[in-house]
Amino acid sequence: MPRDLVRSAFITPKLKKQKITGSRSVLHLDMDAFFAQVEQTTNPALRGKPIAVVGNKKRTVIVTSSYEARKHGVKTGMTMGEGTRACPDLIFVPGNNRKYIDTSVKIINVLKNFSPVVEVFSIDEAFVDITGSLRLFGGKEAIGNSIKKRIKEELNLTCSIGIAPNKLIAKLASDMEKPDGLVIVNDKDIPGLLEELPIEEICGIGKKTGKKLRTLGIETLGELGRYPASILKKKFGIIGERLHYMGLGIDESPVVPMGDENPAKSIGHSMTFPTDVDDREDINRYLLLLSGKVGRRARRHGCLGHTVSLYVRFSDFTGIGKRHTVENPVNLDNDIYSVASKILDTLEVDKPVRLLGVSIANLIYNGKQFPLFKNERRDFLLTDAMDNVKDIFGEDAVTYATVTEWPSEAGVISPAWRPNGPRRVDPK
DNA sequence: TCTGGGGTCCTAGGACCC
DNA sequence: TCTGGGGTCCTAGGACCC
Repeated sequence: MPRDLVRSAFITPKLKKQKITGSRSVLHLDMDAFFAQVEQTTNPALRGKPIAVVGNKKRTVIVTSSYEARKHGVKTGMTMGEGTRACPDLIFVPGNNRKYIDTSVKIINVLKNFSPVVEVFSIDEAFVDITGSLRLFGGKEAIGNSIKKRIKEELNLTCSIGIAPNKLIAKLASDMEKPDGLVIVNDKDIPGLLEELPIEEICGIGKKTGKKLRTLGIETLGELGRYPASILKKKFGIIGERLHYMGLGIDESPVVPMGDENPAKSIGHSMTFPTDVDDREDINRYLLLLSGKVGRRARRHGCLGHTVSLYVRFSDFTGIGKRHTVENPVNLDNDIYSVASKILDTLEVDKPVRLLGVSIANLIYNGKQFPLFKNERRDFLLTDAMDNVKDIFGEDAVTYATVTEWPSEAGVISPAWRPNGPRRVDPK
């Protein structure tokens, strides 16, 4: 479960109790300014220039920028205006999702040549357990260099690689000599490495936690490791224990190979509208479409959700989320929509709406089950027919009559995208 | 040319049950 | 007939990651 890594798969106390079979070698690969680099590789006119990859919509944000742009202070998350102010020569390039996905798959295939244990962390990051491959390929450095060489030769892209005894340190290491870096950290180097490193450098400590730790007088990971674990536990709960291990550079979480990931726990879709919407009919149309996006993906994964969530963001950027759990789990567009719509009815919408998000959670994986009751079959069969048309002719081939417009879907792919998605559980 | 989108996990309080 | 206590489910919201 790659996303898990964010908080809990790093340093899982439970796993610590499992038998530990000797020292591991974990490799972390991180593509350098991935989307931007792909654009520069495929369009020579962009090479050496400050560029920023953005969505192809009115309301968008910088998803990635080239190193030339970063030098001027361009950062992920900036608006186009902010980007231009930071770097007047900044070139905006609309993202090309197909290209990034294809490239990502090729990168993963390169990695699979070196070990079967490849965990895809995001569209441009992966972990590889190379413990069993060291002898075959001549050691850590040789493997790191071979992977870099192949990605350069086959895709003309550079990446940064970290190799360490665990995922936590491997990820840290890959970030140390970006771009085009290769950093190997051995067990004995870990304490020295962490001693002076600011706490926010480690994956799992963000702005808020970093600030909280600083109020305790903890600035570096070395200090975090020495700080009494009992106090951390008191202040941070379960996370406190993990923080302690982070400070020590301990992480027993395994590299989870593709196909072994846990099934998804929630499926959602949200969108910011080209302009704020205040007409309830319009809102309902978007709600149906979002419900359809969610339902389609849920059906593909063979799951249904007991809980439907709705998130509304208003024009002033305030927002409210509400969830509702139903007795019979849903994955049909209309069923999701009707729950979401009922939730919306309970909300006070007194400002124009900027974004709507629909998601389902509390998933059960049942595969496709034909409804028992006649009145449920119509919707089931209709949805199934629409799915089949979409399978053949594409996602936009068929939609509902009430839906008159749908903003062009040219947003940049989420960097958290993964090629295999949640594991499909076969119906019994 | 004001602020994208997709996730996971954790917490805290309330409802409800035994 | 001055309010025990454990367990589970649900909801809202926060933090973090890419």
